Amino acid sequence: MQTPVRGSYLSTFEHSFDAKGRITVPSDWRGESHETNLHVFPSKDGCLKVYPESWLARQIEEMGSLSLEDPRRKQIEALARIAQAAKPDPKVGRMMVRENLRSHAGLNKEAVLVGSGDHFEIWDKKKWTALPAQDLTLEDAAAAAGI
Amino acid sequence: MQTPVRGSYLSTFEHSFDAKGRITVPSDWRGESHETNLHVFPSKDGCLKVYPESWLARQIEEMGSLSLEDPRRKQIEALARIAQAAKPDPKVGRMMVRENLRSHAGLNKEAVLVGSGDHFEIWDKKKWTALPAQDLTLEDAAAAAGI
DNA sequence: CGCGAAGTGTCAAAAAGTGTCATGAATTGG
DNA sequence: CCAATTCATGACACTTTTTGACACTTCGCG
Repeated sequence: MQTPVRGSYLSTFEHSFDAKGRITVPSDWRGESHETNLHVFPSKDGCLKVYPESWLARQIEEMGSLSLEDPRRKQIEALARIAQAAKPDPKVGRMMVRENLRSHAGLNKEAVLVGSGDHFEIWDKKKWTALPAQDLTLEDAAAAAGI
Repeated sequence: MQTPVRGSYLSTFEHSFDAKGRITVPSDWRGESHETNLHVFPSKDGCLKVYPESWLARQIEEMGSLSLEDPRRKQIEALARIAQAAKPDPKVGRMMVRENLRSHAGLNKEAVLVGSGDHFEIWDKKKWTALPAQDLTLEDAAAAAGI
């Protein structure tokens, strides 16, 4: 049997960071169907990428069987050191993002949360609106998706 | 913040050694989900590597099945020779690192604790920041591993 | 024994992080 | 169109964490 797809991350939201560096995870991405424990990574694109915990956990479990010199182990170690664990608080669903990650992504108060299927992305609003893909029409997007 | 993946060491922290050579283990790496007994090893990379006690125990167990001349056995014997046991004190979570190990890694007051999945590393801050690949991203880390 | 070195335990203050309430905006359902 | 509900967010109280300071213990040595 196959593991069912846990909740997926769809649509796009604009939320804001509070004074302590927390941001509300959209309620669509919380609750029964979604994992509560998340990992935040800096992305090459200048945003943050947020994956459910199970994604990295799988990799780390594998480490036990890898030798100390295995290049694959080195890769997983690299993932571990840049990952930040985060869990939205149960009452209002805010998650905390550390300063070093926020500054990597140039995040100020206004942010955009972008659903990307198995993960979501956090963009600074300015950066996001400056992206060329921003003015994709629904038709263009549909064409790109081949539907 | 709390610790999602059972017993794994994630993210990177800057902490400092006190006058007696103790350093605070990040609270994320203490508590229920993590082992309290640790082993410190000098690494040839010029840092210290800290593993939970069970890791070395597993290695030693492995020795049982190795012949006396097996080079792998020699490696484990070497590990046992250089290991220092350490246990963060329960009140504030500081662990003591012996002078010979601190000087091996060129450790002064300012240190960086680097989560590496099944273990963590302790680097002198100067050395750490001088290393290349400071702004490693998810894509860099994941690429070579084919994730 | 008394001394010093080395290691350990504890306190308290500041900083950092977390929980919760209340408001107002937005959405849903008659 | 109004009432009921849900959601995001500012504000603020509360807790936890890190760290310097210092007292205390242990051990070896003359």
